[in-house]
Amino acid sequence: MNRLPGNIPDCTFFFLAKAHQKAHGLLKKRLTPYGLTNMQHLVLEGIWYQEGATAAELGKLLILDKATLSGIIDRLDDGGWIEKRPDKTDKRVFRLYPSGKADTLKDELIEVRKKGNDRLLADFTKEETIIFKRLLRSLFLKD
Amino acid sequence: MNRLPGNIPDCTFFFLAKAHQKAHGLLKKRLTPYGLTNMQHLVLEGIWYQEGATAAELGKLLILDKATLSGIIDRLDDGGWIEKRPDKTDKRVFRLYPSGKADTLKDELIEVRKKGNDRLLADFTKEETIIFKRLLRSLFLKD
DNA sequence: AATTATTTGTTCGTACACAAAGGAGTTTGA
DNA sequence: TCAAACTCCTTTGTGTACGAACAAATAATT
Repeated sequence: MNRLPGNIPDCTFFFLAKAHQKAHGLLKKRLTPYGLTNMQHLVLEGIWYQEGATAAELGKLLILDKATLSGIIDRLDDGGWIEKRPDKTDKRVFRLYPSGKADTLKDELIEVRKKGNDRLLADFTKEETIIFKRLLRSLFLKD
Repeated sequence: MNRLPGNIPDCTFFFLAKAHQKAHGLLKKRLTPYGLTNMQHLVLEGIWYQEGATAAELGKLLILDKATLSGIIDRLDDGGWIEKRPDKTDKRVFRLYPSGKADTLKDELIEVRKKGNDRLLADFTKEETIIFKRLLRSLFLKD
């Protein structure tokens, strides 16, 4: 019988997908109790970071497709995490604000992500962590 | 105005998600002409690697949920890339084989992935590439 | 042999991801 | 000023992901 992942060809697409899968699962476990998905949490942090942002601005900030964002924002709204307020001047646009419920949990939710990060990288040395982040950044920021 | 991704907090979940997003897009562009998705290509390579594998075996090899795999295998079958043959002894199981069409394109399709890999890592030095892969592996193989 | 437990693959429900197309609103430019 | 061009957001369609529940088949226990 084959030792399983050891046999996988040396493919960065695969490694990246699986590392992401693992990280996603780790954070998911910690966010489920709050009734938030990973993406919802990310967008919520984006809104905390830029209160009153439009969907288009968030899309640029978080590198998210607007079609994807549309649904996430809907569900954040349905869950009572955010408020959509129409823009004063531009009728196409609404601006996004965290709800009271969101602000109450803000510090806790951000802490969950930070602790998750630490756990994810727990087996890396400081140097490895720094290199890893640098390489990931340069990958997705390219072009 | 904010410089966009520069403002993102130092979050490995985010970096990993975006690096994966980028890599996925890069490979997707190269596979679309063949009518294959990234996942379909991955599973097809898994089948080449282990002809006659069952869905459960592929799931272990590729670290894929069986529910996810079910749909991918269906579409590979619909597209004429693979054959599902019933197992001789176990009536629950079918075994997966590449089709003639798949074998005809095998070398070319594997080459597409390899070239994609090279392109993805084109800006990394040899040392960076090695470290990067090692860190990704140790991340998803943990536990 | 009969009961129980496990395994295999499917289906369902929810949530991304993104291409493509569409509707409404705003800006531009002749 | 008025139509073309552009922007913002939504909708639709396809394809992952994965937990949960299931039916069918097989294995393990008693």
